Amino acid sequence: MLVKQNNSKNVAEALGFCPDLMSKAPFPTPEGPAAMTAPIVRFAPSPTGRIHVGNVRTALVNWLFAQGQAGKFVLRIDDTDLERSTKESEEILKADLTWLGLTWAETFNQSERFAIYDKAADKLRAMGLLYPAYETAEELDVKRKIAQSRGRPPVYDRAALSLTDADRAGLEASGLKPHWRFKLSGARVEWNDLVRGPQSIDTSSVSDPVLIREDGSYLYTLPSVVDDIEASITHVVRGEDHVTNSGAQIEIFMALGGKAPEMAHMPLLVGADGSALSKRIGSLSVGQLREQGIEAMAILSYLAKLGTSDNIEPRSSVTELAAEFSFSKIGRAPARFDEADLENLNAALVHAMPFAEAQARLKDIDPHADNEAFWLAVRENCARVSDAANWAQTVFGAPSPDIAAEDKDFIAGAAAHLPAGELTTASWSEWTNALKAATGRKGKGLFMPLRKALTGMEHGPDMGAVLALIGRAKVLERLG
RNA sequence: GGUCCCUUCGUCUAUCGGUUAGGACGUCAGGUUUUCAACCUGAAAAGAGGGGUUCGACUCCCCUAGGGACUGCCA
Repeated sequence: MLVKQNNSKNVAEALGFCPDLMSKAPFPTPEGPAAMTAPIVRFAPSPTGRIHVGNVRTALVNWLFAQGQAGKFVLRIDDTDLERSTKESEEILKADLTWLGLTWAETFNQSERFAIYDKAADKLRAMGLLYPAYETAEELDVKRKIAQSRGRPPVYDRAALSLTDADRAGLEASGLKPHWRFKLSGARVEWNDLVRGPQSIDTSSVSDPVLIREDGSYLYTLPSVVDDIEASITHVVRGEDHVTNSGAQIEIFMALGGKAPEMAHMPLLVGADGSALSKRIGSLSVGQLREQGIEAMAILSYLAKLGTSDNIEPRSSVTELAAEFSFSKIGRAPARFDEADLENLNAALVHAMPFAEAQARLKDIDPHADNEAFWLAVRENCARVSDAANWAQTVFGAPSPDIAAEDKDFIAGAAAHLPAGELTTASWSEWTNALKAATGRKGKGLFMPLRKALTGMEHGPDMGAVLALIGRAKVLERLG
């Protein structure tokens, strides 16, 4: 059941009602109102740096929800801040999302839509909901500090609201340019949050949000609402750092569009030690994880399950994760992001990874490693795919044999008992049995000198497979 | 300071007043592999503290403590 979309780029229409989206589904669903219609969600990052795990979780949850409900995932680039946004960051961001497999149905940049925001601002002005204020940043700062020191909440005092036309003319004549604030109703804004339940924000305890800067540029608040309306966004899913914003934004939605989308605010991630993840984890970018050899599905599996009632287990596809996703499984407490857990998940994924999935990277590691028998033999000794490089070196390269003095004669004589012909996975036991009969050696004393002579190491993958992979010629070489 | 949210094994969580408080990851032990890893089996491991309400509280209420978010001309 697809919903008709409002594809219009016409502002007047876009800012009006979207009756198709307002209607309820004919039947209630297990998900409740959230699933009343195919959802349209958006992920709206600012291209100011590399995407980190917190962002990825927001993107992922949006993606999973849309996917699971046969909905649509829109990628909106929030680049209204021309100073900080870069095209390069945008490209990297898209590459990261693509690598993760979080594909989008549509994408657009806010920086191309200023004319549309202008119209929305005009509409708000006409409604008397957007007013000019002339305080400088410094003055506002002082006001806030005074309020705080008196134990009062640092809420904007709305002094600008009582300015007369003459006052404003005077202010502007003196060279001041206004910034523009949205006039909050002062009432309580309520919504039923998909993860937090019933919410109520008292807009009288919040400052009227600045929508337009002194230099005429937009803060994210208004463009976000305008675009959500025009893209027919049905669900806004983001971190709980936005709950207070949502109170104000819902009023803007009502002023411009008549109705706000469903809201879902997820608890934020914290570090492994329980502290805010700001700096340390914030610096944990997808790029870094990827370079460390962490699989996209490890990141996705971990972030999709962390903080939910599902067990944290690897999944092999986003589709699987989407099928298991539900807002009702998400807890309300901040969850700890532990890199060690992510690495464990990654190892589990690698241990069971089919050859086809690893093949491309194996090729880059070593041309010989592009070999299914090799991968199957070594994958369980790898925590990351790149670990296969060490084993490729061991098997196909020239490791220095490790032969203890007391084993010299044994190793020198071992070659003579090597089964004839091409070595197979069965050769190892044939060989060792023959050696046992010939030398009387057994147990560790029999196997370990051979392993060390052939691989230079005391541990590693099963020798049956390794022996066959090394091949007759090299085996003889390594035995001296 | 104010507003909002949160608190069960080390970690993620189940429990919607009556359970030996369950599972998963991790940890430890055993098995298996005559290596390591992997795998299998088993074990240890929790209701932040204090008050209520109740026949009975992890569950409901209050206080305290601790943690998180917001309180920007950031997003």
